[in-house]
Amino acid sequence: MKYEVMGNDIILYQPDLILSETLDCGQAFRWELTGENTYSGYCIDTPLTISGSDGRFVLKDTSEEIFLNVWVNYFDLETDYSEYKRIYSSDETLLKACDYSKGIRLLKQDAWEALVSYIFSQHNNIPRIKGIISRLVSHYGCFPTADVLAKETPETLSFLRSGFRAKYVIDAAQKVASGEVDLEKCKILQIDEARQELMKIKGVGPKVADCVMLYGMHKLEAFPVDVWIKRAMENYYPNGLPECALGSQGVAQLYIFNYIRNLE
DNA sequence: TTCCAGGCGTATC
DNA sequence: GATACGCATGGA
Repeated sequence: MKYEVMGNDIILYQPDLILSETLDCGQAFRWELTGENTYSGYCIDTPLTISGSDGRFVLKDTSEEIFLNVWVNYFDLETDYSEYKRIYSSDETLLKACDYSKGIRLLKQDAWEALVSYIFSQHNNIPRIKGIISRLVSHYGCFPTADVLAKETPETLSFLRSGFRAKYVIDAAQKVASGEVDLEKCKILQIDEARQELMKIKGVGPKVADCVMLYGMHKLEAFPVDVWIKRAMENYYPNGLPECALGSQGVAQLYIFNYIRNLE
């Protein structure tokens, strides 16, 4: 990882990153395009404006400490994504998908934030998911903790206009706040056990559970199957994923998802 | 207007 | 265990 401090900014050199592909591909819902090659957003409550292209990026008004403690992890900067692309190149479809989106990285989001976000994602579209989360954060002035949301009711959350999903988020908050569902434990558990634990929450099924494990816990074996991936599997991989994707299905899923979603 | 959206709970068989 | 169906809301 190569970077330098320049005043209040961090200059990051990262060949395997394209901001639009990584921040606007449906894995995170808190980033907005605020200028040319510029995105502003949050990791929980830490704000950032990042801009750049062609391997050189500026992280505005941050510190080296925050960069090292938050953003290196969030952007998974210690991982060499060219290695994933090299491994996947033995499969024809994955090769095309990686070639189509050379700058995708798997973000390491907060588990609780991912849980809330993906509960809101069900039977919903990305602009609306972003709107709901934006109203959530601006209402509380921060991303609300499980303790805070556990005290709400569907009526008090009506300002979110999140429809039937409000009661699911409240159930998630109550179970996390009480310890009935332990997100920290899920991070350590084997994937099948963690999935069972997460699915104790109303409104969390296999798809949302796998999204939480992939995007919020960086479990690379997680493989969220939505309508797009289901279609891709039927078309390209009727006999299952190729050998080269085993062990990092979640990363492969990102490339495939972005590829097929933009084909039509 | 009608259709659909990164699913899931519930009822029914 | 498999298979329909409803669900709140808003954008296209």
